[in-house]
Amino acid sequence: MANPAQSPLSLEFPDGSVREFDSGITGAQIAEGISKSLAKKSVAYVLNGELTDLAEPIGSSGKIEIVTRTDDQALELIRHDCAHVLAEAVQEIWPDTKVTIGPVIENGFYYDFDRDEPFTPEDLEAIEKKMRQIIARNLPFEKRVVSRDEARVLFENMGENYKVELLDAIPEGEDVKLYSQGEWTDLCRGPHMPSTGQVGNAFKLMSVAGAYWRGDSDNQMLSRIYGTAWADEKQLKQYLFMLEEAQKRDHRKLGREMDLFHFQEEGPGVVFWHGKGWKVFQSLVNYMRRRVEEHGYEEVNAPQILDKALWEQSGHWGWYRENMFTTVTEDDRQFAIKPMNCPGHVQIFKNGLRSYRELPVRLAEFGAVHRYEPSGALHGLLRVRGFTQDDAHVFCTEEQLEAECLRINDLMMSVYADFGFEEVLVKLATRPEKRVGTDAMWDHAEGILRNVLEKMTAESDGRIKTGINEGEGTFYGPKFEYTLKDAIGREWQMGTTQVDFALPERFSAFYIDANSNKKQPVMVHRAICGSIERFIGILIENYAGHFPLWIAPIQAVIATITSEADDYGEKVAETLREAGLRVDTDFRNEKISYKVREHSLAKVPAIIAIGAREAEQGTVSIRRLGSKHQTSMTLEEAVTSLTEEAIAPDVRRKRDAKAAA
RNA sequence: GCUGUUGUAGCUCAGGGGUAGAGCACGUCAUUGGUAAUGACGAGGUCGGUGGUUCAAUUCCACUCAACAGCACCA
Repeated sequence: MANPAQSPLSLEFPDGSVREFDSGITGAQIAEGISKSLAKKSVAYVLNGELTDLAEPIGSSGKIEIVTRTDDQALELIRHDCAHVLAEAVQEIWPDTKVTIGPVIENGFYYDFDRDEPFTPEDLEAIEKKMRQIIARNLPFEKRVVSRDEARVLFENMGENYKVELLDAIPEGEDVKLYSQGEWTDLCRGPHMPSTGQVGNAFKLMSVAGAYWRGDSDNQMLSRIYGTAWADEKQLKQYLFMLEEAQKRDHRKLGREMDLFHFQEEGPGVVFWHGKGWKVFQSLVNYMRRRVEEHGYEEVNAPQILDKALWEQSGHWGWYRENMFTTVTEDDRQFAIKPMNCPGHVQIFKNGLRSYRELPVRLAEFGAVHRYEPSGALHGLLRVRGFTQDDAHVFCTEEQLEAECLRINDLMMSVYADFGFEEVLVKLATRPEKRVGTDAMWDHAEGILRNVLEKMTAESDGRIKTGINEGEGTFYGPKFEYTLKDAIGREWQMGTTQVDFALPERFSAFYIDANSNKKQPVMVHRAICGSIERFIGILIENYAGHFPLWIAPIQAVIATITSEADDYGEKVAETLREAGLRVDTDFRNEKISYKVREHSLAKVPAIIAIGAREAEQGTVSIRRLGSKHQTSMTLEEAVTSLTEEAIAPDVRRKRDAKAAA
């Protein structure tokens, strides 16, 4: 870039046309050359996939695209520029505040400041006002490439010690770039739009929060301001509306309204399941129990409390002691309440001699585990201290490993589909810093998973997208993390598959191979729901409380219109119960509209209203949740359609397969 | 765990140095009403906990517990 070569540039445009330009020409000049209107709208260009300042000379030949403010790619620039404007606004109001970093994040941006006083909501309003002023000034973003020393002197003089630290972290050989908007200058990698005016007004400061400098809890805590920014008002409104929708789905709120569960002070992070919530829980466990059985697992149950020695042997004591609930008995023996099921399952595997003929051994458990999670991490059902894992451990030979991983993947994808999650992101999490085992072992295990990931993606018909989570594996092995998208586009991490060569070794687990030699099995840890509690929380949010019939705690309420219909109402309820449906009756002396309202708010899937007319004709009037209308049918028809709908998806699948055969 | 905010009836919230108030929910009575709130009356709270200041604390202060948002953590 520093060398304005004389050779002409050959640039290919999105429409496929190729044109020659003199070197040294900038993106802005190219846009100008195409049309005045394009020049006006353009905010940056993309050269060979790299987003670049409009004012930057084109560095090489290749594919070029002029980015206008309304392009998706410009959103990142709007947000990044908005972060700069935010920082300038804050320093204009409070000049003593030090700036640190302000990156773009999903839906917006944030900026971390060092300031003695925390920001208040009123401060946010003042800052936002100032930001709109700065945007109205519409001053150009000007880039300067400077020497390290020059930048260092500049920031030291400004007292911006965080910027000096960031400067020192820029790798040798990389340009040090400064961006200024008027008087205000920041160390920044860029790119930016031509001027602050292009940020527009479709932004909003959302919240203030503490955040550690460089994300390290050993460092000082800074004040972070979060904002959201969009290309136009409409998008902003849409986003704010989505947030409101998400709030309405909050499982903590719905859990209370639907009378599913509660929490109270004496038990931080442990759930009080009410009758209805426990019904959902049981439906889910029963479903998983059937699925696991059909996939060749054996359900077991390992003790809640085990001697510390076992946890030392597994390595958990070393890594996670602070997060374990422990107890010391009268005779000074130390025990731990299990935070995991794996050591228990290894003991079951090890009990007695195992032959290679038995492998793979697949042990499943709905294991209640307890972890002393940091108080700040607790969040409704999504992060608790006592929960039930749909856990399983597969002990197999190395030759069987790949097939077992693929088999697990099949089960996972099928389970997720049964709950309506079609799109799945599978990330491979690789070796973390805190780990056991040799590098060779890790190379081996990661290699196998990479291979498996490729295969299952290929076989998924596009349902599986993949990614890598560097350094996020467990201490005993790499893992897959299954992430699902819910009904309103939020992502949740759910299942995981972990390959483990370390624990079998630590516990000296072995089997007898075909040559009568002792051999160490490989162990695969896997959970599909992850935690039943968490899974239910996610289901509540995903369905917004509108559970499908097969999992709804109360499937129908029989509500009589007048007391004359009570006898018939009782008969209807009996009939439906005999057909296996979970039915409540509401014969209270209340108006039907009152009953409809109440059961609708409680998210009962079907309200069956019964009056004199129905009693006389032997019919029922069904109003489905979410509908404003009702359908009249005979009692027999109602039984048939409701029981059919209430069949769990796996049971229906089996029945249909049988019928087809 | 860290930063910040919050804690008043079952729920949503108002109030404020002189021991509390609304709506909904709850109970009783009347009402038998055809698909999202029938009416009247009534009951319900040592204002998260502990300690301090004060003649007096739910209100002010300190500590503590819990929740919320974010960060850090998540075997």
